[in-house]
Amino acid sequence: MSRELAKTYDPAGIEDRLYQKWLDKKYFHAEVDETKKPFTIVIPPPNITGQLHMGHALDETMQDILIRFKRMQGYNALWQPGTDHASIATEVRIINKLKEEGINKEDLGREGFLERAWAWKKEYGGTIVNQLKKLGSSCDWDRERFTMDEGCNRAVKEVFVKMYEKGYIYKGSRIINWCPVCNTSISDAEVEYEEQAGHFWHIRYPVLNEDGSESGEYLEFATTRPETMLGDTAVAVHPEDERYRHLIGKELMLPLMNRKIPVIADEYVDREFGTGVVKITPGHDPNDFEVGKRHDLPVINIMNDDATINANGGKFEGMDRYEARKAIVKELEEMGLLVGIEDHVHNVGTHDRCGTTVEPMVKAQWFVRMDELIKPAQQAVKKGEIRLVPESMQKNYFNWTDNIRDWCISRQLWWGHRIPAWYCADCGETVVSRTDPECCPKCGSRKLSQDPDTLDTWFSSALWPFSTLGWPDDTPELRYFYPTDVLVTGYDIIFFWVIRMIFSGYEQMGEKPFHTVLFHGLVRDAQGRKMSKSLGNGIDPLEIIAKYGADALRLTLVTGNAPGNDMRFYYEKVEANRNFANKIWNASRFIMMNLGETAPTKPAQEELAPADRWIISKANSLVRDVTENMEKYELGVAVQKIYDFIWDEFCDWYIEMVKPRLYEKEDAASRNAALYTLKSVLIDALKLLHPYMPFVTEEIFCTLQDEEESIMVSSWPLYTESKNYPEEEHAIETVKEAIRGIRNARTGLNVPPSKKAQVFVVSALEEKRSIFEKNRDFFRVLAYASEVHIQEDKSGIGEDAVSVVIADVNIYLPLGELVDIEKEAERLKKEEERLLGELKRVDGMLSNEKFLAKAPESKLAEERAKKEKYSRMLEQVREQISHLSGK
RNA sequence: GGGAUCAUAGCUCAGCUGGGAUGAGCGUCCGCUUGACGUGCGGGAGGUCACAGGUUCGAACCCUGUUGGUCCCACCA
Repeated sequence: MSRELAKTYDPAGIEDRLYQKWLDKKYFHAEVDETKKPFTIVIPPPNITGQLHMGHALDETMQDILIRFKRMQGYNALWQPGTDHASIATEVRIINKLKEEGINKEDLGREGFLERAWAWKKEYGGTIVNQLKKLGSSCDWDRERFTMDEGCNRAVKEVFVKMYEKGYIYKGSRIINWCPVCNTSISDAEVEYEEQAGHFWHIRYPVLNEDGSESGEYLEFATTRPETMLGDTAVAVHPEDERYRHLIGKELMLPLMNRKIPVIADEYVDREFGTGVVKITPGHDPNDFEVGKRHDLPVINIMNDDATINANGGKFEGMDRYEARKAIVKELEEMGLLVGIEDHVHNVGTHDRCGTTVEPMVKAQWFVRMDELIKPAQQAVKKGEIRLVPESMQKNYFNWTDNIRDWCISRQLWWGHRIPAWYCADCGETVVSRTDPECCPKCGSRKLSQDPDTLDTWFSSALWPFSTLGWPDDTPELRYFYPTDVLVTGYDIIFFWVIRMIFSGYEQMGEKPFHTVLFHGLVRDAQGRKMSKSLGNGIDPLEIIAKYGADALRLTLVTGNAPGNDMRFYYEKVEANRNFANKIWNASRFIMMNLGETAPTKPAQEELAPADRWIISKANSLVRDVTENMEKYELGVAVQKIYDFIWDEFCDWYIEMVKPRLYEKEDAASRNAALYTLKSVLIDALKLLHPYMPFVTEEIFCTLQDEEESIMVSSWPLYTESKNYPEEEHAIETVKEAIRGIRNARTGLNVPPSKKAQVFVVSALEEKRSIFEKNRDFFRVLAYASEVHIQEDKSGIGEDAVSVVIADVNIYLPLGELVDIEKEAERLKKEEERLLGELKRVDGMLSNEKFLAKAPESKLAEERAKKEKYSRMLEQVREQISHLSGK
C-alpha cells in the first residue's frame, strides 16, 4: 500500500467516500447481542420540514461523539435515528403550498389533504436525513423511524387508550389557548409571552337598583382588552374591600349588551391594583374562567374560531377582535362610560409557530391529567436516577414539574395521529378503542363518527425512546437497548419533550427512558444574536462543511463551550480547526514519508530513547484524562487536551526531537524505535480524536497502517501503568525548559536560527547535567546550536560570558553582548519574591491539618517536592544576586 | 413579581466540586526559505479574574451585598 498524502488536507471527496464506506461496511448498524453491553442514544427527531441548521449540527455532533466513543470502547452502540411529523409545522407548510396553487385545505377534504401531505413527506422528508449524513452522523439508518409510521401509530393508540382507561386522559370543556390563524388549540408550552405596548382602558358600568333602574352609582375598572366585555358575566371585588362591600350581590348593567351581571366577591382580586375591581369574562380569560367556576357564572363565547365576533356579540358580530375593540371603545366613550385611557406595557401570549396573539377560549378538548403522572418524573431527577448535565438545569426542570397543569393534547389539524375516539350519534356514547369500532357498544348503533382532531406532535415524541425500539410489541431490541443511555438536546425543549419522555417512560415502561440528559445551548451568530430566518443571520452548516469540512465544523461546535451554555459561531474558529486538521494531516504525511514501505518493528525497551518514553508517557496520561473527561461528558475539555497534545507535544516537540534520528540512518535500531513510537503514538492520538473528527482520522489511519480496516471500529486506547515513565517525563521537561531558555535568549539578543551559535548549558546540578548530556542532540536541533557544551556552574554568573538565567539553569551564550546588569538584578529580585510567595503558600498547605488529613498522598508528595524545589531555587537565586551585587 | 445564570487577556470563551492566572482560538507586535505543514515555526506584549465586604493558612472558585447583562417562569385585570 502506498503511503502518500496530498500536501494539504482537502476534505472534499474524502468525506463522502468514507461515509459511503462506513455505510457499506454496516459499521453503524447494531444488532442485539447479549454478550456485549449496549449503549443507546435516541436522536431528537428533526422535523421533516426541517433544513439542517447549526442547532442540529451541534446536537448531532455531540451525539455522534458519544456514540463513536462508546462504540470504540467496545459497547454495542446504537444511535437510533428518525424524523418527526411535526404536525403543525408541516400542515402550515402544506397549506401554504396549496395556497400557491389556489387551493384551500377544505376544498381537498381530509382524505385529499392527507394524500398531499404524504406526498410532500415522501418528497422532502428525506432532506434533513441526507443533511445529517454530511456531518458524519453514525446513526443506524437501517432502523430509521418516523413518528407517524405504523409502529409509532400503534404506540400512540396504545398509550392513548391505556391512559384513557386509567382516567389519565379525559375530554373536557376548559379554557385553552386558541390560535386564530392556525385554527387550532395549542398547549401552554407553545405559548410565548411577548411584551407589547398597549393601553389600559378605564371603563365604568352603571350599578342598578333592585328594581333594575340605574342607581346613578358606577363601578370603575381598567382593562387591556375592552372587546371581551361582550362576554362579561360578572364584575368582581375583594370580599373585604370596604369601598365596595355594599355593592356585593347587586347587579350592574353591562353596556352595549344590555345584560344584567352581578357584582361578586372573590379573593382573586387584588385590592391594591387599580381600582380594585375586575370585570369577569370566563369565556376569554383563564383566571376569569376559574373565578367563574367558583361562582357558577355562565360562560359566554363571543368569538368565532378566526377571532371575529360571533352572534353572542350582538351588533358587533362579524367584526375582527381588534376592529370590535375600536368600535366598542368609541361607543363607550359616546355613552360617557369611558373614564380614560392610559399607556400600558403588558405580556401578550403569542403562538410560538406563527406569532399570532393567542385567544383564550373555552372549548371541548382532550387533556392529559398530570398530577399523578408527574410524580415519578419529579422523583427520578430528585433522587438522581436521571442526571441532568449541567446540574443547574434541575432548577428549570423542577420549576416546570412543580407547577404543571393538565396538558391539552387535541389539535384541530389533519396532519397527525387522529384521536382514537368515536361518538355515537344515537346515544352519545364516547368509544375509545385501539381498533376502529363497527358499532356502539352501548346501543349497537352503527352511526359512529371519529373525533376529527389529531394529537399534539409531542404526544408521539414523548414515546420516542421506546416506540422506536418496537413498543408496544415486546421486541428483543426493547429488552436489550431500553432504557437508553444519554439524551442530548437543547435546554429549550425541556418542557416540550424531556419531561414528557420521562413521565411517559415511567408510565408505559415502568422505567426511566435514559439515565442522563446532556444539554447544550444555542448557537448564536458572532454578535451573540439568535440565528433566525427573519434576521437572515443564519449560517448554513452545509456551506461550512463544503468549505472547511465536517471535521472542522464539528470541532468548532464542541470546543470552548461548557454544557448548557450558548455559544457564538465564528468563521475564525472554523478556520483554526480546519488548520488543525491540516496540521495532523501533515504530521502524518511526514511520518509516512519516513516510514517508507516497511513497517517498524516493536523495539525492545532499552531501544527506546528518553524522548520516546516521554511522548509515550504523555500519550498515556492523555488517554486517561481524555477518557475521564468524556465519561463525564466534558467533551470540550477532552478535545482541548487532544488538540494541545497533538499540536504542541507531538508536532512541535516530539517530531522535531526525532528528526536527527530519522535522517542519520546509521543507527537502525534507534531509527526504528523512533518510527515505531511516532506511528503508535499517532495512532493513539488519532483514535482519541476520531469521535470528534471522524473523517481526517479515518483517512490517515487507513493510509498509515494495513492491519485494521477502519479506525471507527478499532479499539479505544487504554491507560496502561507500564507506559508511565515519570523519570523521562521529568528529564524531557527539563530539557524543554532549557531549550526554551536558549530560544528566549536568542530572541532577546536578536540571533536568528540561521545563525548557529555555540551554546553553553550550565547547571550547578549534577542530575541536570547528566540529563542534558544524554539529550544533547536536542539542543543542537531545537536551540539551533552549532556546538553544545554542558558545564558545571561553579560561579553562579560567568566571568566573560553573557548570561541569561532561566529557572535554575544558566545558559551562556558567548556572543559578545552583555546583558544589562541592572535589569538582571531586578529580574532576580522579582524571582526571589515569587519564590518566597510560593514557599509561603506551600508551607501554608503543609502546615494545615485539614489539608494534611484530606489530601491524597500523591498531592502531598507533589507539594513536598515543590517545597524542596523552591527552596533550592531560592538559594540559587540569592547566590546569583550576591554575585551580581559583587560586580 | 419569582427564579436561574453570567461578569477572567483587545474580542469570543475554557478553567475539572478553594491550593501556582494553568489557559485556548482569533487579533496584535518582533523574528524566521529549520528538508511535514506559511492552513507553518520561534519569541513577546496584554489580566488587581465586575465592585464591596466576609469565611479560610490560602478565594476567580464558598457566603453576603452592590452594579451591569442574558434567559426562564408567572394571571396582576
